[in-house]
Amino acid sequence: MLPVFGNIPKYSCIRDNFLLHQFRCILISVSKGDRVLSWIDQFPGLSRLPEGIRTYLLNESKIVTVPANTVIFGPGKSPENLLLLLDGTVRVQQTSDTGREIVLYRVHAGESCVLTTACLLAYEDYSAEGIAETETRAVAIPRAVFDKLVSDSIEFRQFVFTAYSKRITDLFMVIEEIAFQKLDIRLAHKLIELAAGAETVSATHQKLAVELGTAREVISRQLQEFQRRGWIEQSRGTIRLIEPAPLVKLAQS
Amino acid sequence: MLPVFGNIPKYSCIRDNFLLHQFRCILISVSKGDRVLSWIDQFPGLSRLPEGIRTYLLNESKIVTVPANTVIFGPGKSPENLLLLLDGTVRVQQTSDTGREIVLYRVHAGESCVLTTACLLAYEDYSAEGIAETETRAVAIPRAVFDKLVSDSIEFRQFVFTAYSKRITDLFMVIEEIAFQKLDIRLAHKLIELAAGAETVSATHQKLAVELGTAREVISRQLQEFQRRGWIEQSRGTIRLIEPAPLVKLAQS
DNA sequence: TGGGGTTCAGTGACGTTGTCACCAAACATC
DNA sequence: GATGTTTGGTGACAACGTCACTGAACCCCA
Repeated sequence: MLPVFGNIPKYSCIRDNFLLHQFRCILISVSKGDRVLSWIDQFPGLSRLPEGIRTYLLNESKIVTVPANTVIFGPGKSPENLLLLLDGTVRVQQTSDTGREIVLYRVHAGESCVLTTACLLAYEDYSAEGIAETETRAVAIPRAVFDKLVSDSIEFRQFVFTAYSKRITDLFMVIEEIAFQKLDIRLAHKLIELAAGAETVSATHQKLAVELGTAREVISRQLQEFQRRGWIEQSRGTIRLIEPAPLVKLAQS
Repeated sequence: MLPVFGNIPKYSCIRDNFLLHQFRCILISVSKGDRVLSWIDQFPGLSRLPEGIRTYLLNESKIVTVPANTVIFGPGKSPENLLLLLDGTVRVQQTSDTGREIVLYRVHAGESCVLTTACLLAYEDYSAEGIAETETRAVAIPRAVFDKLVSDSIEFRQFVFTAYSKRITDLFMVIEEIAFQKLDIRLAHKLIELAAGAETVSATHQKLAVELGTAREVISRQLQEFQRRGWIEQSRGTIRLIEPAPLVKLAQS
């Protein structure tokens, strides 16, 4: 957590039952050469901002923290700020009329919720919603500041459009996967991804179903098949990958 | 077609076997009040550009025409220009490794291929490709001009981000449809859309399958069911909607 | 004008995925 | 330990995807 001096103003918040603490961003006096170190250095795309822009951005943005499971934006809750994540992850997902859900993409630390800027500068409502998966710390850039930065800095424009590019590519991949990939491959892929090198994955079958936009029963059946082959072991809420190799192989095919 | 004076320079082109005719954009001397009429007025989002920006845009952009079935951009063929469509439509679709295809969205006259700007300013390759469905006339805005316009004009920024918003919303809808909607509903919807008020749809079963990201046989079976119910009549390459009402009802459910 | 190639559509069998109704085990709470 | 909730298991069936194959409609050109 960055050091904060003085009183911490509390604002009303994203969802009525959550408190969003907003801190005015404060420069930390750690010099690196002739430059001040700040959160900006956590974003490679922003590191080359000229000094004036850099200062403007630092002065006009705030650092916010939200608790886990906060709905950051969603239908009827269009975001007022562009968020750059410092810690935590945001899950962006969509819910259908019938109640089924699918995860579209995740925003990790060092990335931006840039797709929201589209509706931030335009007026359309998102049908998707963004949820903080863990306690999340982020830089909030107000609409007007974002607009000015896009106007004034070619580096910032590059940053924004590069982020767009990545997200849109992600969406294309999601479409390709749900339309064309077989479920066993997608599930193997997701297990490897969620394990992130570790041996166990903490997730219920229902959660995995939402990740892949399918039904719980389908996940249960497929995991039983993996178990029957001796690749995984299951217990309530967790899956142990005891033979990752064939899973990896399946995920790549 | 806009009047063009002098010689028409021919450039090398988008695909080696197609010629892309590029015309320097020429102001048409039709005054409307104290303002010059031009293609800009076909784009509501651009109509409020200030005079200087307007002139810059007119001078620095070109009007291009491409024949039907031209691949405008695709894997390994990143676009050098932002295209604003004056006539025709561009189909953006994606092909999987296994050869199956799906239509992601269409760009119509009066709209822009704005998602390409993401990779235009960034460096990533699109896995999707854009194909002119009919002979297509468009305004081409070079990368550098696009960047300058985004920098200089808040109206242009609004235009760009609004277009982004629409496209991304489209993508979300595509994801929701493939993941959650039943095929009969999607097919009914697509038939109504392609008919556009007319009685007949000219499309092979294969084309419809690509529209919905499914297999031809599935379309054939479903159309047979519609036919059995007396809603449509089929002949090679065309479908007659003889009872649109129940199709519309199905599409809305 | 009629052969020959190509495109388009129809069919049946089968595997995979989605849906529904229901049950049982594991866990949380008091 | 009784109770309610969450999580996972099961079987039947419907919907969709895949494959191999067939025949009809169309095009072209000698």
